[in-house]
Amino acid sequence: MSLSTRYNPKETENKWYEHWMEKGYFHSEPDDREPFTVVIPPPNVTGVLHMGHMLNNTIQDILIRRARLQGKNACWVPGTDHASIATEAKVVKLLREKGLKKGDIGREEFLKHAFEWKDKYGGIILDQLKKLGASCDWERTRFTMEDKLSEAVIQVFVDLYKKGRLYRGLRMTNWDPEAKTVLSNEEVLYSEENSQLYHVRYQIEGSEEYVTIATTRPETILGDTAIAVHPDDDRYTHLKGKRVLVPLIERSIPVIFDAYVDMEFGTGALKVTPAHDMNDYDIGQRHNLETVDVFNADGTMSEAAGMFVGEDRFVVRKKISKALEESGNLVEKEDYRNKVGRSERTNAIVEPRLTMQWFLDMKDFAKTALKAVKSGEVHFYPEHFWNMYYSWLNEENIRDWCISRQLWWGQRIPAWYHGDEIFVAQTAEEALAQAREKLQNPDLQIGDLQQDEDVVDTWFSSWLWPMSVFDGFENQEELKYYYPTNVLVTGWDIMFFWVARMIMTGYEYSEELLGKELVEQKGRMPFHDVYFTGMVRDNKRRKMSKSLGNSPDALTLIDIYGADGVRFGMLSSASAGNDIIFDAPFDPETKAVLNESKLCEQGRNFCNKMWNAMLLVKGWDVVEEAADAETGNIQKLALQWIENKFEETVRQVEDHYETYRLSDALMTLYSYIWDDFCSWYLEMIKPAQGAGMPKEIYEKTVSLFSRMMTILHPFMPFVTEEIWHQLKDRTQGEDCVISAYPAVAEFDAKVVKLVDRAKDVVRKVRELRNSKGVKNQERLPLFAQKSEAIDVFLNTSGITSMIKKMAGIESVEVVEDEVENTIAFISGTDQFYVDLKQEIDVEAEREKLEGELKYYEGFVTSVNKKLSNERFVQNAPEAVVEKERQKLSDGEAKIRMLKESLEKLG
RNA sequence: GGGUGAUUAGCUCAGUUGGUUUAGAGCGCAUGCUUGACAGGCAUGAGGUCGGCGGUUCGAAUCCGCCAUUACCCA
Repeated sequence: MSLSTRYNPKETENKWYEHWMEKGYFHSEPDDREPFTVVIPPPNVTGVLHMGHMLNNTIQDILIRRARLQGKNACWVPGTDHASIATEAKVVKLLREKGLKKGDIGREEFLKHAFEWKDKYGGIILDQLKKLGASCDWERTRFTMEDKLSEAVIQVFVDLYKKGRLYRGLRMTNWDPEAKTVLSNEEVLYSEENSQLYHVRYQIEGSEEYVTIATTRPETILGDTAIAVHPDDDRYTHLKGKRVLVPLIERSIPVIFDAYVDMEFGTGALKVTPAHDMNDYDIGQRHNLETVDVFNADGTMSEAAGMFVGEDRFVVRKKISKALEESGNLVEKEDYRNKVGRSERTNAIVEPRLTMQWFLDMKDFAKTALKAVKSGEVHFYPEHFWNMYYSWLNEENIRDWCISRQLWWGQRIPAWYHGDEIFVAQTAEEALAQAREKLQNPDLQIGDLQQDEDVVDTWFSSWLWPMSVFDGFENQEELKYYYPTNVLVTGWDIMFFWVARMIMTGYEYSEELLGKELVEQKGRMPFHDVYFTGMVRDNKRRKMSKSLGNSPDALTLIDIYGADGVRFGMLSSASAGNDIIFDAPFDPETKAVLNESKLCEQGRNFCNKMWNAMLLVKGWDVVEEAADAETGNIQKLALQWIENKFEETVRQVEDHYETYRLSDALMTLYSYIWDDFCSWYLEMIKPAQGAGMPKEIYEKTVSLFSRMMTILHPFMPFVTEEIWHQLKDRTQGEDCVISAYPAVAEFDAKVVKLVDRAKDVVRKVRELRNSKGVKNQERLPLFAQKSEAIDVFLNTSGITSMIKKMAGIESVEVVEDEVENTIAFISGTDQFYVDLKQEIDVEAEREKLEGELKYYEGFVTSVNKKLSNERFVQNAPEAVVEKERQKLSDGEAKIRMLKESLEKLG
């Protein structure tokens, strides 16, 4: 069967993924082996695969596949989260298209629709991950809204309430008028936007005098309950005890004095609307101001506004501006830029609103979470993310977490109300029992209690993820084995939403669930390491997102370059924590992003390179002995070299993994395979036309090739599996995905150096050939200046033959003196002359030699400067000084050789 | 306004506690190759006073300070 010279990912990827699945390689059950556990950052059910997912999941897959190859019990738990707001918004929209309204169909019916929607679309992203090659244990796929995980959420809610860490309170919250729910601080995104600053005058009661204030939100004037000025502001001291009239509605409100006011801003007078501004609310609290809420939940004006009732806040802004103008109270209107907060999910402008919500007291949790990282029990990669983490969790900045959401899609808050009494319990029955006892009323019925209408924030379920995916709150059988997980791979943008909070629950519950003895032995942390990935950005450094349309389509990229190619492309530019500028080009005319990538192309080409190397090896006829001794010697030398170099590479790759330098690990393998193995090793051992390959060399080459595939497998799983099988017949179940990962071993650095030295001679000859236009086919005589070292070097078995073969040399001769009409070159500290079989351009040669001489003279001068410095010789480590001495003598030797050559040129 | 990172070749990035011959890779570029695996290839090469200024040190791309540019986080 003849194979194509092009590697075809489409033919292999599905085949191998199915094979792996059939064999159940990705499934994990607790056993005697050391576990290696990773839980996926659950993507949104509403999501489709994007570049961020690709990066993040490729990294997880690399870590998990390597662990599997190392013989650990690798378990990667996949799943999705229910994404309250985003999903509810989608479902509401879908229903609207069907002519249905959420409010009309009721909670239960709505949830039925939502689950239907989730069943239909919620798994798309997981299927896409399979295309990428993700080796998740799909039998373990979890969903944050499934029954068991929801039970855990309720259990934790009840527990925290009992512990006194949850409370309900009336607070200023971020309100999303579109989703009609409260948002946590983290769900509000602030950005500078163009707006206008309205200067409005308020008449002082009982006088013709006015006070002018500046506001960006004139519609809130209707909710003003005071005007505030700074106590030290001389301009306003005369207003003490005075009142002013709110324009249009003529409400009389007091002038108050509060140091919060910025005297420099505007006129130094501030309108106070406690119901609609966080700071105003605080001022209101201090001065016992009335709170007038002029908005409805959907952002329209409420009855309390007294004007424009039922009209949208932004329509009203325009109308009120006009009304103010007409009444002569609009002093000025200027263009202005200010920070506007928008809902992360709906993009609606967030309205500060006073609402009754559930909060989690974060003080102790934050301390625990800080300690976990500070103590090193949880390790961040890269470490500098500690700063960001600290700034959020430290005592001054930490805020209580608002966990209730005015939605239906989520776990309903297990709190039942009877008048002012609150009963928190796992079930309605338990709540009823509590109520009967507390109220001393045995006749009380469930119907007499009112369950909280709200659900908890989605993150209130995901913070349990590392425990709940193993059903840890129900029984601890699996948790005992898999907890703590090894590493969490996630973007730094959800460090607060998720990472910190998982650490909190990890420390809060691991001991309760697993017992003191076990956690003291294994640790309380949910994961040992956190690998923060960067954001994937476009070439203008904008975060890639669907809304910007600047992200190439992930699946299309896989289609074009193959999953391995894309994995290579993603990773080769991804050092830990740094953002990735993904090089997808834009169409200059349409400005649309193109599904192209040079980096992925490089990955695809790499697959092709390996594929062709495999074809070459497979194509050799295997014979007992090499055709001639010279060839045999080169092959033995080459094999020794490449095997030792392999061990060196394994060592380097291992070091890179230790510190999560995955792209370095990949590049190390890339250059080993492409440069060392393909460009040098295969060329060195390649038999002459028609000659066969000795059995020993052949088998060792295939064995090495196989090991290369294993060590590369975590990065590029499909092509490595395919080549692994193409290389030789394998027994049933002998697959690359579960082969033995090369262990770090000793290697002979001398052999590696020896061949590297010969390679340098070859390269120098090639360079001369190239610059003088000598054809490759032309076989040239080479001479080496006699020295003890050169004799040893050239007499080493295989070296001379290798130089001859690789550089197109017909003979190598050791000489005492320079040979006429040759060009000299230096390799290391050895002098060579090559006969290019052409007249030498003496002038050009002299120029070149003089250039080199100048370089080495400069070099020697700088080394000399160091060595003649007493303090250097005294203070620097002996090894460093010794190295400098070596540099000096090498440099001097080169200068000598160059000078001799110049003299001979005449 | 407070903080964190980045600034190294035309582009995208490495450079692992300061010392591996006065800086590496990939892409791009240039020159030459219809080389019995591969043009998605081979060989060779040209590109950098490591953002600027000052400091610490025997020695700085690497540590410190200031400045500039840029991205992000928090208000």
